[in-house]
Amino acid sequence: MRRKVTLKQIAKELDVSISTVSKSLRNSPEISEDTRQKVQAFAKLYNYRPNNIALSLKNKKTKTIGIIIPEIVHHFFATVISGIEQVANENGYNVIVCLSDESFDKEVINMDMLANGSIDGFIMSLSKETQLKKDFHHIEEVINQGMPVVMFDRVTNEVLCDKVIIDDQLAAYRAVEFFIKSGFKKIALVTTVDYVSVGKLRTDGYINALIDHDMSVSENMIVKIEDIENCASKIEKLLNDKKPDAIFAVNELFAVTTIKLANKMGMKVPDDISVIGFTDGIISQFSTPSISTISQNGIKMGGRAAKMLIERLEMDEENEQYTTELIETELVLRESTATL
Amino acid sequence: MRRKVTLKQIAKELDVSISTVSKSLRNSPEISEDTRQKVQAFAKLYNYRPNNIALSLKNKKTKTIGIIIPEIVHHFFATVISGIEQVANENGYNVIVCLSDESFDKEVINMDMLANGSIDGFIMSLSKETQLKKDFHHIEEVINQGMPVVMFDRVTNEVLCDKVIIDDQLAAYRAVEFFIKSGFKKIALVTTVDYVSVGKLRTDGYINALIDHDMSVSENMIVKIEDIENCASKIEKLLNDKKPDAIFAVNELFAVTTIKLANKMGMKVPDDISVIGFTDGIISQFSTPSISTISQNGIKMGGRAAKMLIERLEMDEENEQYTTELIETELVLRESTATL
DNA sequence: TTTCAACACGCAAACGTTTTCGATAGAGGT
DNA sequence: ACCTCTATCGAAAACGTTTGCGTGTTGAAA
Repeated sequence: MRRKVTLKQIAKELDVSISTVSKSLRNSPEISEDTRQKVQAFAKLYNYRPNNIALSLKNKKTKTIGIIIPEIVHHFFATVISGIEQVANENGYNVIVCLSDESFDKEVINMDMLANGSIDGFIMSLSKETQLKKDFHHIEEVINQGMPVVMFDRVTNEVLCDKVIIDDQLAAYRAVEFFIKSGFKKIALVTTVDYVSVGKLRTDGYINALIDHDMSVSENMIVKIEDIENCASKIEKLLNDKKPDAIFAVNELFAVTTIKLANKMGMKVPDDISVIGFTDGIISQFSTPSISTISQNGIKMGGRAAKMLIERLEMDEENEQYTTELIETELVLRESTATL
Repeated sequence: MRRKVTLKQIAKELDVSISTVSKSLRNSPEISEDTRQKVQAFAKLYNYRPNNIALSLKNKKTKTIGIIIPEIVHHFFATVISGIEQVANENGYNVIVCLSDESFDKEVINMDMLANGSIDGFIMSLSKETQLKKDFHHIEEVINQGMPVVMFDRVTNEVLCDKVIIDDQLAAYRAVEFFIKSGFKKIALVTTVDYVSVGKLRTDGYINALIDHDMSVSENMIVKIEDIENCASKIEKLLNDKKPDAIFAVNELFAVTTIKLANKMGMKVPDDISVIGFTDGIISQFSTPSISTISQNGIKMGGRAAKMLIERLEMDEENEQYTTELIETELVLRESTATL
């Protein structure tokens, strides 16, 4: 087993100083052609590679981005990571991923772990618990220490930093407006509890669309789901009692669950009831019927977040000007929506 | 902005030496109660945390695991990462994720990037291109440098290291056996091209099950798919020409695609044709009908891989004894299989 | 022969830790 | 007064780099 070779070992072997070796490898004109050749040949032979940790310590830069997200077994978050990774790689950065599991404590612990020099900056999406507690001290702490943070999707106004989001409210508005213009009259909403920021925004979009088109908003047409595991009764009640002709669901899990329940109750999608979901994931594409949905491009979102972070990292002057970028969404029509 | 405080700064501020500060914080009995208190109070006030990079350099350990997988927007790989992350975290390790995008070159580049001190060991699954080229020099290189590697799922016999896999062949055998015992006579296979190791193994399982039960194996009942984008014609031909009553697909994408095509051709699943897939992902759970499948527990797989790697890392003696762990699979029956 | 520039290279600091090995001083004993 | 021991602390090395600056050698010009 041949352990990794260091400058010191090369220096000893060639009977020159460490600095001579280093300069030779970096093609410094200070070193004679002869020695340079010799050192480079030797280094190549022994497959010398500078130690990254030593470089990080010296340069005070790790060329590593920390990602903190609630979960990874989730199509949207996976695409975001993919987008981040791609841009990061193009710029010579690595990504280190931590999962909060929707837990505030784990989010704090993970940020603490990474904030001690392991990374140059964060890209993160808030856990549900953090959004519920509205406690952002851990985030402000790292920002105060001069470590840039970019938040995406689940963000908060209470901390100043770069953000990249979609216009959740507008996207929901457009979906509901599509229903209205298609002639649907009884449009229901399946959404999350209000403390989930994106859920709230999408709910607002639903409500505004109805109001703007002079349609009544009824609490009975809105189902707020806390726990996906046992939400069936609530949705069944909605379908039974209110007989909606269209349903807007704020994520694809809610959408597919609603469709399955409707099927079970003998309603046909889209013949009896139309459905639009949110997030263009695997489920929407492959379920039967395939689900019309608002597509939020996770790859693009991750890419933008990475770009913003890297630009801030490689900027020389500190810039207190934070921006929030909007990623366009698109209404993708599939089989779950009928045209009346 | 308050930058991170170092031992040196604390030492200067308190007018003691760096070593005194370090020892105080680690509660060394060498230091008087007085000074210890003073230093600890100061450190707490300024929220001192040891710099991870410096520790890594000194200890020659980064407490970081490198993961290299073909893609992340993929339910199975995402669950594996999740499993790794969990075990890693419990043991104080971080994970840094690189994607090969099924490309040999990217796999090599990524391993090179991480092998220079950034991580303590690898957990990886081979890219398709690597499996095709059968070139594993990059992997053997890092192993030779004393960096442990654990391979999962897509492995190769050509490199000696710890591995964690499922018994692909046996699992496929069991699925096909289930079809046979249920009374199906015309059992078809939708699989990958042979160079994908797991695809080949599952194909073997299919063939062996048929042979062992005295059923004929026909090339015409086997469709090998190279590119998922344009595989429709091949599958349609199979359905049309051979009229199978049962289909075993080696992944869930093939399974759902087959079901969709069957539906389009007027066949009902499971009434006219039964389907079993592989990998218990989102698609299998949420498509209509839900798909019977062989469940391979990614969380458990990732967890085991992480456990193997960490144990090897924290072992003092070097051990040349490599093991291959098998993760149990399970046949999950859902709506896509009929009982005759 | 003296002087001086150019060339080629080494020294040492710095990044932030931990840890080994002294060093100093005071207390206590003879 | 001298020795020893203990308590408390500091100096320095080490991890692997990079880089500014100092230094020695050489050859040529004066």
